[in-house]
Amino acid sequence: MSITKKPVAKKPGEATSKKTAQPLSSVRGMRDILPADQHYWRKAFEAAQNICDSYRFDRIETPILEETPLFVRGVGKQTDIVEKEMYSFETSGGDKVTMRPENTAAICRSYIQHGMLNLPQPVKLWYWGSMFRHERPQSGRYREFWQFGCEMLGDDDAVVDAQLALLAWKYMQSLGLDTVVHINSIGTPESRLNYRNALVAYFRPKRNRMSEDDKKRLLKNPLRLLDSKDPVIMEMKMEAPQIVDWLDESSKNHFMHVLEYLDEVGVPYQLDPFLVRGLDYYTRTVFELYEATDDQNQHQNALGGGGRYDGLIEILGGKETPAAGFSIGIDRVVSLLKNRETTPPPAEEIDVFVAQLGESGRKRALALFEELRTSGFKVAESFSKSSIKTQMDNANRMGAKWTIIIGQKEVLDGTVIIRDMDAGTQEIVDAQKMAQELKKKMIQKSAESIS
RNA sequence: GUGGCCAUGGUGUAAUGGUUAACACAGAGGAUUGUGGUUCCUCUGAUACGGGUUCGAUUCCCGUUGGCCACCCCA
Repeated sequence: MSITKKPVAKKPGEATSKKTAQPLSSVRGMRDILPADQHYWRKAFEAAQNICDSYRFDRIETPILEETPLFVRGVGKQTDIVEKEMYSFETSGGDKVTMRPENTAAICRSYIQHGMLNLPQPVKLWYWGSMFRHERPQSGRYREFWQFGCEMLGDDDAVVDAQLALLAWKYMQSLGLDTVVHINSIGTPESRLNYRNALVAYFRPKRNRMSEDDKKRLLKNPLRLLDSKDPVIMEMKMEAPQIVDWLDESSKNHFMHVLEYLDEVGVPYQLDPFLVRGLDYYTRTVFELYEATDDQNQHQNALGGGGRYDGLIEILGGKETPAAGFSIGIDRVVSLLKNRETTPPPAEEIDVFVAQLGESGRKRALALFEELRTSGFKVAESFSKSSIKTQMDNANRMGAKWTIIIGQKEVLDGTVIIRDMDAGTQEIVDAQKMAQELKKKMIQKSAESIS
């Protein structure tokens, strides 16, 4: 809603600049999703909705704000997310809250809070929403970013893990994106602890060749050494112990089953013995989705990831409940969709444009527009313009097939002009018969275009 | 948090240590005040911010902010 000011000629010597307010821009790392991009976002959303409907997942929405301890306990105190990336603050009422950096912990909270353990298990939920992490923005990384995700709570069967990976992969397929699932198992917290010790034992003697950063990681979170891109570490890694060899029997079995199920449904996967994820809650299966490409450099940005988190619900104060899930980075998906499509999306088709002349014409036009809209036409207008030229120009640019013209004369006669925009011909019809006449013309036109 | 590159209208690009910062697209208006596509005309609109060097800075230097990219980490 804006009031257009008539341009006023400036007189010489007149003060030209009142101080204009500093223009504001969006907060760092957060961006507008503009109309021009909505096409892709809608595609991504509808694909998610469709696939979740067909796999019988129910949508859930949780608040953006949660109590800070939810993430501290859920995601893990030692993780980078909690240590330095959360948007946390205290409300005027003294509550410590955080803008969700991810959604799994919140969904578990909701599961507990609403007694979903009384529903048939597993409970299958999906979500779509934005998450917040205070990181330095870069390619494919924003401080507000959108995730689509699925969670299956209340079942520990390997088939659940496989179904989730399948669903995530199918989602990408449905958008025309070829992906590969990188998968690994990190076992139980105990087996992970043993593995961790083995890793430390392996890397410690080589410490003097490591960067400061990596030395720190060796102390704090040795598993993270595994996805270091430092060539020195990459080389050391070749000989490093692999977690598969430290898994307990039951985790090993579980993992084997997951892989068998994936084979069965033809999901392309790649075993990645060094895949560990950055959130503390994962147990057993972990996986990430990458674009299937030969380009090695592509591997910095996962399109999505997930896994099993059997301990999380209990950590959050619920009964011991196994669960698994994944999330997909929609910003990254959309960026792939965009740069894959070479031709811009077609503009929405317009059937009829309503043009008006004079005040009485404009009044009638408003009503005609409503009539056409409610009888199912795709209608457009530029009621705020009074020049017929400008209106015709707009009608043309919007690609309207017909234009209804209503001026003073037509109002008096009870008629409207229907102009065929392709042919440039027009005829006067009874205003009562406008809709019906247009329908006829539409049918004619579509018949012509078929033959 | 660290590093590299960068910053001119809404967008994409020019130019310059010295009058009024140019062009294209987009936007607004117009070329017989009742008719679109082509064409033509007019208008709107920019040197990110703050210091410094200089007679003079949009141009050179420093700082800040922001952007892009990489690291870290993740989606």
